[in-house]
Amino acid sequence: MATIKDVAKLAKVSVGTVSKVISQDPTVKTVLRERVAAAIEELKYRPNHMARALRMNRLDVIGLVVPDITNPFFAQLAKCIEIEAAERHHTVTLANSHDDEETERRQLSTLIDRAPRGVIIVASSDNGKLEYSTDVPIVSVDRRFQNYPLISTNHAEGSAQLAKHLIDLGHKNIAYISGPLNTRVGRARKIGFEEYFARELEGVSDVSLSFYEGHFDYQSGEDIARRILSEYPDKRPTAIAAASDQIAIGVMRAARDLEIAIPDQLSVTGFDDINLASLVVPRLTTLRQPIAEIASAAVAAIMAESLVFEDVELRGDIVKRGST
Amino acid sequence: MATIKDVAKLAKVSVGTVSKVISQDPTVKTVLRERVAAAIEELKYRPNHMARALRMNRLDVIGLVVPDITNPFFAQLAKCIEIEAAERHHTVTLANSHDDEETERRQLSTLIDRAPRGVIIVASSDNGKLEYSTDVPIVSVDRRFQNYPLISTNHAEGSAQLAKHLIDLGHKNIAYISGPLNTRVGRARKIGFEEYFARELEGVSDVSLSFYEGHFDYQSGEDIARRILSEYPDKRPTAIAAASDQIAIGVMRAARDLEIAIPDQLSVTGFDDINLASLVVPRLTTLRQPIAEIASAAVAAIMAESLVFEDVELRGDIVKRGST
DNA sequence: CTGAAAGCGCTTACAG
DNA sequence: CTGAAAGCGCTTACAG
Repeated sequence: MATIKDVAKLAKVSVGTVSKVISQDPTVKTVLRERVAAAIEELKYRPNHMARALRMNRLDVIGLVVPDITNPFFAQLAKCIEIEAAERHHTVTLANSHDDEETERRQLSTLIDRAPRGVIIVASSDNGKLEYSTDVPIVSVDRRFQNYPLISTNHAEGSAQLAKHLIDLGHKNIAYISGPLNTRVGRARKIGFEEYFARELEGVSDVSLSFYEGHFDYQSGEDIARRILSEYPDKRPTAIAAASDQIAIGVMRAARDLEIAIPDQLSVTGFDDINLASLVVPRLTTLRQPIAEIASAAVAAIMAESLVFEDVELRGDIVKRGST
Repeated sequence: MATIKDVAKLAKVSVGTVSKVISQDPTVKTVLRERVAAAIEELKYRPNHMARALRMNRLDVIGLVVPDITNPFFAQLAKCIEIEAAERHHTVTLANSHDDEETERRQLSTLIDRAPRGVIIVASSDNGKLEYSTDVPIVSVDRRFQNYPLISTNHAEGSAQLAKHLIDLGHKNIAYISGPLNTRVGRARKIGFEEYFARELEGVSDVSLSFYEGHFDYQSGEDIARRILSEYPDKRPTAIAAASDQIAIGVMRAARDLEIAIPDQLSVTGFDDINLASLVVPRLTTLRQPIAEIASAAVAAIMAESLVFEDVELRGDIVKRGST
């Protein structure tokens, strides 16, 4: 493998000059620049990233830690981040925290030890902690890590869009299955839904609302829906809003088992717009999280040299499909 | 950040000695070892990976390139590889080729430039090429890249298991929807299926078999199944074996639209056992690819210093569920 | 068994 | 505008 020295020798310049033409330093005269470029070409020279990283104390890598890459939402996020990173000639290192605080802490340390340009993290819980201070920029996405800046969808506003949709459809008896209420996301989505009614209907209305707490997975959607739908057959809700697509898909399974037709007898909404949402029958009405924008904002935040960013909330859009 | 020099000074030894205790060199006397350990602890010293990488010309990173991390099979694979890598104190760098040869080539070069310990690649097509030679170990997984060693499921044998299952169930009229036959995987799965019949039934039987070529996605499963199921209503197949779960799920959608009951009027099988396979109604009978084993073998192959591995084929297991 | 020193391949003040 | 040189933080022959 050719080194910068070989290039310098061939181009009859110093290594400093070669380094400068590589980093596009404009003070290099055109003659030299061209000689160097030719030498690089001839030797098929490729800079050594480790040497540069050692010198600059910064690798062109973005660390990404997610609870579980197998979750379609995070996979989509990882893909978008990788694309953004590649545009800036950065590479992404992936770590899964498996929703475990201890693992998350370890993964984060491991990544930071590698002196990445920055790390993007989707927290696995609300009380993760980094064990030591660092100057590598950290931004949280979707779920806040510690007190690092957060880039996320405006969950409350998204829920409100869904609530409005259900009201516009004329539903009077609506159940909401939330995510875990000890998570910020779980709370934000629920509150947005709840407050829409408080605000728009000012309490004086014939709409009845009931709330159930679950986890963000298929199983709890199925279990809770089965309970809701079979308990009071006479005054069963005509719409169930779920705090995630996975919950919503669980709800749809329960409805199918109980032979309740969607959307005729029951409307269902989700949240996220994972791929599966449009593969299920009927296709799921949901709130699309602006993943590409989130990824883009996260990478930009890390690349900006400023270490102080504000939180950013991005607006999601409702996608109306067959389930409502 | 403390460096090895600080540790050496505090422990009153040379940096060489510190380096040796870190790398567990047994020639260091216990007294010194303990003094060094104490100093490391006190200073909260963490080795600089870049410096080490520069010196050793090898970073403790495994590169992974997949066509699309959003594909549940690859996400699962990435997760398993990450776990295996972490056990060996390695980190994984993810790249998506987006099923594009040019992007794949670029991603691979980028990864290799970073001097990883090795790279694991799921080829996006059968004719990818690496533009220059390298001494970083490369192993292909699932779909072979160039002529690098391949670790994969024994597709043909897996297909045979599925074929046997269908025969055991008494099906006499079976359709097989293959993946693209210009891919090795597509061919291997189809041939395994086909040959099971040739071998077991020796041609003398009343089983009729028909083949259709598709892509490994939902859409082609749905389209082809619709054609198969509506063309000859009188002698329509009683079983459709699909070359992937995604195809199979497309088939199930088509069947539902045509009001053909699964499994009563039609049995369906897939291949892969992605998460979705057990979330669909009815749950899909399929062949589970041994992903964890594949990941483990791939990482082991890279870590083994030997640059010559053989291909390895791992056996998958049939998972019988409600769709048959 | 331990230490002094060279060197991995870069970048960046500094001098000219 | 260009070059010579120091130094980033390690590892590893080599001498003792």
